Order: sequence, then C-alpha cells, then structure tokens
Amino acid sequence: MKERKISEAIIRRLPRYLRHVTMLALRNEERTSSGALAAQLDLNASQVRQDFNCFGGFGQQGYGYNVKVLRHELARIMGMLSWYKMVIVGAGNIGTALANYEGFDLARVEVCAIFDHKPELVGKTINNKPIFHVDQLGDYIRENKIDIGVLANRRTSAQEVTDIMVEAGIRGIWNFVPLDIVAPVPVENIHMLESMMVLIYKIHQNQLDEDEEAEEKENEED
Amino acid sequence: MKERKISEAIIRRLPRYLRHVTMLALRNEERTSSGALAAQLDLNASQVRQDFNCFGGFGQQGYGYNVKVLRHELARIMGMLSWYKMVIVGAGNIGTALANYEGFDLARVEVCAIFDHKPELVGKTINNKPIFHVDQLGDYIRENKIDIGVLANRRTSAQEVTDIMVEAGIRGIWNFVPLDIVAPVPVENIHMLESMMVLIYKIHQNQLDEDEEAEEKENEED
DNA sequence: TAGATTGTTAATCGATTAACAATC
DNA sequence: TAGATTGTTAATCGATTAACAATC
Repeated sequence: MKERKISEAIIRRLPRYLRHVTMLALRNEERTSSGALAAQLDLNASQVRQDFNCFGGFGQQGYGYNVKVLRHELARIMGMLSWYKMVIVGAGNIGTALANYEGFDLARVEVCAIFDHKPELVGKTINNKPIFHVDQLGDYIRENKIDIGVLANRRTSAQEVTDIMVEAGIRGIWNFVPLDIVAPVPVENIHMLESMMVLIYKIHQNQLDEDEEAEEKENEED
Repeated sequence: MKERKISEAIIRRLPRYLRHVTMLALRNEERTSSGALAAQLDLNASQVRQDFNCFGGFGQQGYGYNVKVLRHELARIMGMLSWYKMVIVGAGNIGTALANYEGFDLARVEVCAIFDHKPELVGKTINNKPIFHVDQLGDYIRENKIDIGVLANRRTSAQEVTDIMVEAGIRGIWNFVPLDIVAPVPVENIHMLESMMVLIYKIHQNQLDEDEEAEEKENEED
C-alpha cells in the first residue's frame, strides 16, 4: 500500500470526497459507488476509481464502496486520525474570525493560542484562547509542539514570522497574507483577493458575452 | 482580440500576474520579461508568454513587456476597470471580518450592506455598513443593482439564500459555506476547511516519509 | 548590425476518460 | 448464475514545455 507521488489535483479532491462521504454517513447510507459519487460530485466515475486506487482500493466488485469503510479510509489517508495543534498570528479581523470559528474540530485541529504585536491585546482572550506577544511565538511553538501556524498578520512581517515559526519546528503554514511566502514546510494559501478577482473575471466575461449577443441581435434587425 | 475559451488554469494565474506586476510598478520598474516573471513567480517562461498571448500579445520582441502597459492590460482583461457592488449575507465571524476588511478596493469592490436573520442585529452597522434583515435581501439587490453576493451564513440556508440572490439578478457568488451550492452564475468557493485538510495531508505525508527514513536508518544499523 | 526576447508552432508530459476483464 | 461494479490497462485530451523564426 505505497501512497506516493499523488498529484496535487487528486490531493485537492480528497477533502471533497471526505466531506461528501461524511454526509452520506450522517444520512445512514450504507453503500455507494463510483458512479453515484461521480454524479453527486460532478466528476467522472473512472476518475473516482482512479483516485481511490492510488491508495490501494477499498471497494468490492459488484457492490461498490461501503460508506463507513470509505469514510474511515479517507480520514486515515488524509492524516485525520490524530490531532493537530495550531496557533494564529495576528488578532485582526481574520485572526479573530478564525479564533472564534467552531468548525476546526472536523479537521482535528485545536486552536491553542493567538499572537499579536500590540501590547494592549496581550493577556486578553478570544473565544477563551489566550493572546500572547509575538515575541514569545518561537518559544511557545517549541514548548507546546505546535504543528500548524496561521499567518493572519500584516504582509510586512509575514516572511519574518514564517522564519521564526520554521526555526521553532512548525510543520505547516496556513497563509492568509496576500503574498507568496517561502518555507521548507508545506504552505497552504487562502488568497481571498485572488479568488475575488477570478469571480470578477468571470462576471466580466459574462458581461462581454451578453454585450456581444445584444450587438448581434441588433445587426440582425438591420 | 478574441478572448475566449481561456482555461481555468490560466484564469487562476491572472490574479497572481496582476499582483506581481503591480508590485513591480510600485518599485518603479519600467520593463520586465517572460523569463524574469517566470523566475519570480516560479513558472515557465513559455507558459507566461502562452498565457499573455491568449489575450492578444502586448510585448515587444527584444524588449519584453512594459510594466505599466502589462499592468493595465491585465486589469482590463480581468474586468477591473469598473467597480462592483457587493453584499454580505451573515454577520457572524466571517461576515464581520469581511465587512471590516479594507483590501477590497484593490479588486474594485465596494461592500454596500450586510444581511442577517437575527432581529437584534438589524439597524446596527459594521465598519459603517448597515445591517438589514435577510428578508430584504432580494429587494435590496434589485434596487441597488448589486453585482456580488457573499455567502457567509449558516449552511442550512445557503442554497435558499443563493436562489433569492439569483432571482434578484445577482451576477456572481462568493461562497464561504462548506457546501457545493448550485447557481446559474459564476460561483467562487473559499472552502477553508478543505484547504486546511490539504495542509494536514501534506504534513502527514512528511511524517510518514520521516518515519520511513528513520526505519531504514535503523535497518542499516542492524 | 548583433543581441535579446517575443509570438507561435511543435513536442512532451500528465491528467482525464474509456474500455473491459476480473470478480463479488 | 446473471447483474453490477470494481480495479486496471489503454486511448484521449489538454496543459505545459521546448524550439525557433520573426523582429525589435
């Protein structure tokens, strides 16, 4: 059961599979199939089977996939059988929203602390999580074996904070700063403005298409 | 200058080009080249030229690309010469963070109002933006010709709210709810938990690799 | 002119889809 | 057994990369 060289495209489909199969489990569905999953997730049945078979095949000919088994296998593959400790750097809008977010349990993530550079915030809490000064970030990560660091601070200090976290042994970085940061550990970016711009691009294209249609219609009338 | 059938992969690189070229402009750099951009953005020079040439080629042999021209062309291509009006549905953690966010100007987006179902929030403001009751969402979109609707509410009502917005003529949806919503207009998803799970997958894989290395080392010692 | 770099065609690579034997 | 659906190999499609003539 060698699980190597999985393409980025496949990795990014895994959470969607897990989310969907979890829903099926909640509905008490017992079995599913590549065809059903493909229809529900707007994929191709072959693709679904190819994806699963990267990890060793946990279906049965003539039956399909058992929902409970599939769900557990997906969770195992994604490393979600153990818990991960996380710290948030930046107690601004995004940092605060993340600290208040109640959904991290689903990904087996525990928010341990928040760090900020403003002295007036130090000592306070958000959602019962303590706020420390960013000067203590490295020590805290080392002492508490923190796995994940969230960059939700200002862009000017993003790379600096990254370096501190890497030095202290962080294992992955979740980056909300609109900047490409450099690190020897996995980095996941949430680039909200880029997402927004993609949306605007598509809206704009629709507008152009409509304008063109309207023009053609006008020409017909001539 | 027909701009059609641009692949999703290219569309998703456009905001990064724009972000980088904007930075070059701020640094007062006058020219750049496909080779330089490729090195800076970790892409391939051919790819950069292919991407730009989908939109008609705005470089010059022997010279490269003028930063100002390139920046303006990218902004034009992405539809960022006009402004877009946005409403946020849901005044919870994420909705509040978005209402407070000061960076939307960059994407030419104006936050006009926030909607929530809680009566006690109606009449208040967040960052000087009024909060209305979600019952008024459709009328508000129609009357104010709102372009973009943000789903930052509870998952149970996400599809329902989507239908109301579509009915009222919304042109695009920015979805923060961990759910695949269905709409006849462009939908951009920010699925934070899925991003987190991808990060955890990669951290977990690194762990497996390390464990394996350690094992091999032990075997060597035997 | 010589050097540089584009625009564009051709080659390669990888991901998706189709097909089908294996088998529950 | 017959029907269903997997696991897996082969075919197709599309995206990335290489190559090079055009030209500034």
